[in-house]
Amino acid sequence: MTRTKQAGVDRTSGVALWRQIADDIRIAIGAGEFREAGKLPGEIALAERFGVNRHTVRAAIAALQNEGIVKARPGRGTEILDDIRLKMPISRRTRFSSGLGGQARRPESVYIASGEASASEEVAAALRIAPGAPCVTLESLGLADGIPVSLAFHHFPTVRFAGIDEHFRRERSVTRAFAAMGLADYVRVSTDISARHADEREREWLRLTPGGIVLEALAINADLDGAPVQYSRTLFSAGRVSLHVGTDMEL
Amino acid sequence: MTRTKQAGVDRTSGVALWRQIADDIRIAIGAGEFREAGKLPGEIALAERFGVNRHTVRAAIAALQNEGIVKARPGRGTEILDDIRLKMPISRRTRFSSGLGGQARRPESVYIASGEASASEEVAAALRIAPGAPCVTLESLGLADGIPVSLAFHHFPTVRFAGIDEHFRRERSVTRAFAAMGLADYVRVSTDISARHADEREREWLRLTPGGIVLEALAINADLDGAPVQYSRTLFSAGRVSLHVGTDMEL
DNA sequence: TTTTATTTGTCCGTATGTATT
DNA sequence: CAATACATACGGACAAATAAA
Repeated sequence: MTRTKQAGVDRTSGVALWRQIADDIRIAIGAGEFREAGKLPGEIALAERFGVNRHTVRAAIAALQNEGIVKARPGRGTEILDDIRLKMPISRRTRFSSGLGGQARRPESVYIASGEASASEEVAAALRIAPGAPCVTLESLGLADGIPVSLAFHHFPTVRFAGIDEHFRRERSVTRAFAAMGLADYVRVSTDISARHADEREREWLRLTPGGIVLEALAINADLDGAPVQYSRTLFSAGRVSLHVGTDMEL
Repeated sequence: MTRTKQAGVDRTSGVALWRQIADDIRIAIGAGEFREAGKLPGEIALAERFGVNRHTVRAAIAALQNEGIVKARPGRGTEILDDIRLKMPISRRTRFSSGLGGQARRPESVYIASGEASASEEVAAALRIAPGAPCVTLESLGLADGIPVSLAFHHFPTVRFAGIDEHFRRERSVTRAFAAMGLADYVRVSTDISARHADEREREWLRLTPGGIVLEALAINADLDGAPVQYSRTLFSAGRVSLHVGTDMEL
């Protein structure tokens, strides 16, 4: 029998067949293809669909099981577990904790590290300070129900917010750290969104598998006079978060 | 010599080493790591950095060359080509062509297919019509300078926009198709953004390699009375596009 | 111009992992 | 649990192109 090309599997792409198939099935689940049945087709049916051997499909399903997306049991098939993708609002009043609050989950910010640095060109332009001017850096991990969903790198101008990292450590919230320093309110000025593969460090913190995807959001927050107070680079775990941009931008 | 773990390459992940290294280098380029030199370190230096053989690094560089990110030449090293990531604005007045217009590129929309369908739950909720009600579907490809950057699936309520696909074929623009049907203006109501691996069909149209990433934007447009006129699912090639959300939402 | 060092490109062979039959 | 085919990864050797001495 001659081999015919099937369902988009590619043997010379540097990605193992079982991983390509795992990715495909993950997408199909996300598209709701098996929602009615609540479970995947049998291994033999999947093997035919992708034009591969049943062993290869088993490797793919094992990977999905490892990610917590499906659960296979002998005699019962491969059950699709509930999707738990969070919707993170992006608006003038974007805040991490309140953004996830409505979704009946326990949001939490955890301190990772902080320090002092000279502003790079990028940071300086965003904060409207001179390149090389001092800024406070703060790294934090966002969790929902104990599951990591975001990894954030914040920058604040030192001249105005020296010691804000200590406030964050106590308050576990950027909003409350600002409040403790006398800034009662602030607004989101702009957000730049892109997507890419996570690097190793990001995969570790966000508990992603190799090939895992992050949504990268570059955000500028300003006080009510329009002066930039914060520049952040936040990496969201793409499998667990979507970003929602509403254009009715009031409160 | 015993092998030590290096720079985050994982030999049991189903992703070939050369592809992991290509992803790493792509990220490093994006982070500006080699901006000063304008080129990558030599193959031997990279091989040491990742703890692999020189040939493996060569395979990674070949992949990046194929993507148009770098160009290697004997005796000269591996030059990093200019970044060409487009910035797609998301605002109340989001339109494909004008959004890319400011970036000195030739934007173009190409008709792929169209038809008539019954509204799914998702489409019906977005367009505020009854589930199962008829809607016009339209699929189009967005290009910038001939390079595919987006693949879009549009839905319009048939009751109001029957035949809009024919207008799109002539006008090659949703905005102009709306205008031709008497709708002079419309605004973006909401946009939901997520990221995932592209499936095979998407990879073909957007000319992506396996493992390629798309930004998926679910968008609702409405007329000035607030009645939904269009629901779109647009897949942006994540390597070529970032989405920019400004919160100064007027014009 | 010639020489030399550096860097990429190509070839060989071998071992291991992946996928099928 | 084989036998087979192919992709991946390694190691070494040498050729070709380039830049600098």
